[in-house]
Amino acid sequence: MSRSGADLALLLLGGFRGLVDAATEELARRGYQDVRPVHDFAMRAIAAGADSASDLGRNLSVAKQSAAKTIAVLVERGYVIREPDPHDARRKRLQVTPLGFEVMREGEAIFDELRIRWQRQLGTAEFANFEGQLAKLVGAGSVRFDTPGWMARGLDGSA
Amino acid sequence: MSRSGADLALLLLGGFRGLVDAATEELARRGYQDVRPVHDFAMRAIAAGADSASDLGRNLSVAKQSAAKTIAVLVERGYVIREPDPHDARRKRLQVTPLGFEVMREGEAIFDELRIRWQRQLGTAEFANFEGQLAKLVGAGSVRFDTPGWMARGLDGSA
DNA sequence: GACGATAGACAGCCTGGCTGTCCTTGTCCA
DNA sequence: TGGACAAGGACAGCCAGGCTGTCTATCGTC
Repeated sequence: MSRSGADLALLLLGGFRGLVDAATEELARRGYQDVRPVHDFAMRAIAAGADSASDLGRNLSVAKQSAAKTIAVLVERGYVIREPDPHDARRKRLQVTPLGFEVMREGEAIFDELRIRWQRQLGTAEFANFEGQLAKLVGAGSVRFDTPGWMARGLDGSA
Repeated sequence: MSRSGADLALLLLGGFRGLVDAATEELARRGYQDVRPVHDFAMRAIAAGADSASDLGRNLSVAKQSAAKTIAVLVERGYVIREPDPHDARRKRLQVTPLGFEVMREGEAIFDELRIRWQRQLGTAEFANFEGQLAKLVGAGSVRFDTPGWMARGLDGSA
């Protein structure tokens, strides 16, 4: 097989984009037109415990200022609320609102459907194998979220 | 396995980023510090025949104006030259310079090394299988290059 | 009590997308 | 042959998301 390393990278990108593009479209069709994948991922991280801007930044591997921008959008749209932390006056605790959870559930469902579609394409056993290998190769490490950024500028330390 | 569809997407993104980040770093170490993956991909497309801004845009699935910006950078850095097309006065023909090819060769080599590293991790046969499945799932379709953009805004028609 | 670390916010900047508009040049058909 | 329409390229203007640097308030620790 004369496939090159660059092709491999493109396939991975293509796969990601395919999934995410489809999910975004479907989410819009279901009425959540102002939600972008990055918002979904951020809410997920917040719900999982990254309840401050700095935390979120670390979690998503972006600068805290970038995280703060995303948070501002989420707050503005009612997906997240920001309230003072009773134990630390410096912090503003983040919480996903019911509406936010609604979007997350919807997004999760869509992604799962897409995954099942892939599963059917390969067959269950093959797919499980594929997914396991992918996980093995990529590792459970954190994933950065930007891209034009990183693509154009390279990666710098964050936060 | 309780892996979710969103995880799958993140694994793909993680894989892509892992490869590309490593490649960019290595390229910088070898002295090409102003080259970004997007430039490499663009040159590849140009060398493969996308010899005008509009072509390149279609090929990379970005608007021709975006392609034009990238081209401007490549020209400025001496990786690509732009000359009038003798057969069509509207077009400016693009050509990769020797320096550009040098970078491409270097990038290709790095990507290949990374691919071989993955190959070792899974074993040759397993890896071939993995790659084949990935290709099958993603399809040979074109891959868009942007990301923060598309991640934040979704995708619109291009060119 | 003082110093260093951390959270958050402001300002400013960059890159890379996109759109719209305009002009030039080709093409194709009446 | 002329006119309509398509296509290439370039300009201007806008947006999102990242980053850095700087500042203040607050915590924690010595």
